[in-house]
Amino acid sequence: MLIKDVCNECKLTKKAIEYYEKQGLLHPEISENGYRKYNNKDLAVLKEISVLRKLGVSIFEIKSILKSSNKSAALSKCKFLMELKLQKATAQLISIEHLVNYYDIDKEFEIVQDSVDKLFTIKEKLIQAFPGTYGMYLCIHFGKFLNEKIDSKEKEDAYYNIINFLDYIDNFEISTELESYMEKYFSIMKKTDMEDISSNIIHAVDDVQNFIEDNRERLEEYLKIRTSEEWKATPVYKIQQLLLEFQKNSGYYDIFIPNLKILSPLYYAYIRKLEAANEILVEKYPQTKKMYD
Amino acid sequence: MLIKDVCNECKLTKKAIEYYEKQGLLHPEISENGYRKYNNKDLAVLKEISVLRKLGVSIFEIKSILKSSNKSAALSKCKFLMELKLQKATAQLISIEHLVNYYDIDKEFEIVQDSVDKLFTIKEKLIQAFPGTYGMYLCIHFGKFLNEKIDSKEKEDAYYNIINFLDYIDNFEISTELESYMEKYFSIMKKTDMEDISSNIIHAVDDVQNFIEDNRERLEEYLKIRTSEEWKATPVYKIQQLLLEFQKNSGYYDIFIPNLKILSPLYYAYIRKLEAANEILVEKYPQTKKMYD
DNA sequence: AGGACACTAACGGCGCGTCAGAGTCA
DNA sequence: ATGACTCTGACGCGCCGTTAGTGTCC
Repeated sequence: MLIKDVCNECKLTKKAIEYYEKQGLLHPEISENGYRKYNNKDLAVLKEISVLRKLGVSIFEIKSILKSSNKSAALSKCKFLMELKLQKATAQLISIEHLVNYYDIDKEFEIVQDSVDKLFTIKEKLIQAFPGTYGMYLCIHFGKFLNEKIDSKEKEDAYYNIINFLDYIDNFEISTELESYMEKYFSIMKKTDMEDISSNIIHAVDDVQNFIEDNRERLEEYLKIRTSEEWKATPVYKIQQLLLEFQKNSGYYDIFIPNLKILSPLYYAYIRKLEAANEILVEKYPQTKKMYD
Repeated sequence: MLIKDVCNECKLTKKAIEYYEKQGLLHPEISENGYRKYNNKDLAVLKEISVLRKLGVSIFEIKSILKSSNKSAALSKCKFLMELKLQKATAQLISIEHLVNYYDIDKEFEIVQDSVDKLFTIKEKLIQAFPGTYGMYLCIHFGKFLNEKIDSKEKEDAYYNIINFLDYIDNFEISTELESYMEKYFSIMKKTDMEDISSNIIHAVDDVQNFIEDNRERLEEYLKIRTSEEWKATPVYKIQQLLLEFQKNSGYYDIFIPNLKILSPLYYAYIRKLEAANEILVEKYPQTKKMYD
């Protein structure tokens, strides 16, 4: 099939198709006269690109989706990004409404700093900075701690420390090993799965006693697996190790976490609970102690 | 004040400020050594730009807001654009959710064409094509007629005719007279005002008999004004004349309206009602006949 | 032979970010 | 003299649109 027909089929322009080819998204056969011949596979790819572009997915993301073995999960990250964008746009619209009702720039200036700018950049950079969908997980897990107002000098400093840290991380060398493990085992998780995990953790931390009692059987089963020797052969263990290493090397524990504690009192409270919860757990199940060594 | 301090004050980068100057948004004094000196007025302008940019307002729109005598009304147009963008983003997100749940490109391809692409481009182009806030008014007035599904070949043709017409209009020479009148008298209307006017018209058309009876006094008052000789000296009359001329010359009545009738059965029904309503009105108040001559 | 196709290549546009190189001030 | 600051200017990015010029098929 020649390009004109492809344009009609896929609702794309010539220029767009040329561009996608230049970006390496497809490689149509080129005849002797220089004309491109698109086969069914090319058509399917172009149709996929066409849909995804119209849904606002970037070429970069489309690349990873096309390569991915689990397209739904790969798209899930885009969905999350879109939701963020939507939230931001909603916040912007609210401010515009303020101004339409009463055009007071100085007043809105203060609001915009906090509600539009600061609240979103951390999340955006989190997603950017961490490999694969891990940034998204952090975003979900730390979500509510990142919505607090920055109402003191210390918090502002903490904010900028985190921003700088994330910019730094973004250029950080990730071991290709971690990256490939991520792609292989982490990318099959959708956003909803992550939310479940996160809320389970928070729920467990919130009330360890009850959690232990309610889930005694499953917990003991889980601990048996986690402390077994076979566990160390699983890819999940491997990922955990690699992630731990990455976080230690990157300054996650030295910069990100301490500053998040300052930025968010809510997070500080959560961490204290987490530590207390951990103590109780270790007391009941001493074997958990060396789990994180 | 030198640039560094201005950056801190207004939360802008040097490059951004340079860019705004190059775009002609401000003209700071330049000292002998070539350094720029920003005064309070420059600061205020930059702060305004800073806020508006963070709210997603484009430089182009900011230009017109800065010049405008009624900033709230000027912003109202941006608000409308943002709402459109938000609606589009919402529609996109819904489609992404479909795909995350079940990745079927062919199925989504059809949906995307209608719900994301076609539904919004007409409105976007309407706003673009017509001068000032008039496009926005048309958008509001024709709003619900532009949300219908394109489910036949004829409608699709009508759709493309309208799109082409709007692209053509966009490059159409507008008399500077109309433009300046628009800026002066139409720009003070906010979106909510337009909505009121539009819904009043639709309501009146929907049930002329009752409308005439309910508003007899106001109507007769209005008709007295509209048919008086003094009326022809008012700027509103002038605008109406210029707009009418513009619409006649541009093909509004020859292309846009007929195709809209095809595209939207709802609009067709509305027009028939409008004609009937007009007949009744003319019957009761013969003087209205020459009102639109 | 004419018109509808195809190709390549260069430049534009938004809103700046990112160097590079050179001058200025305290 | 040093460092913090200023200037100008060129290039880059994402995603193509827009000419412009040339070649190919029917």
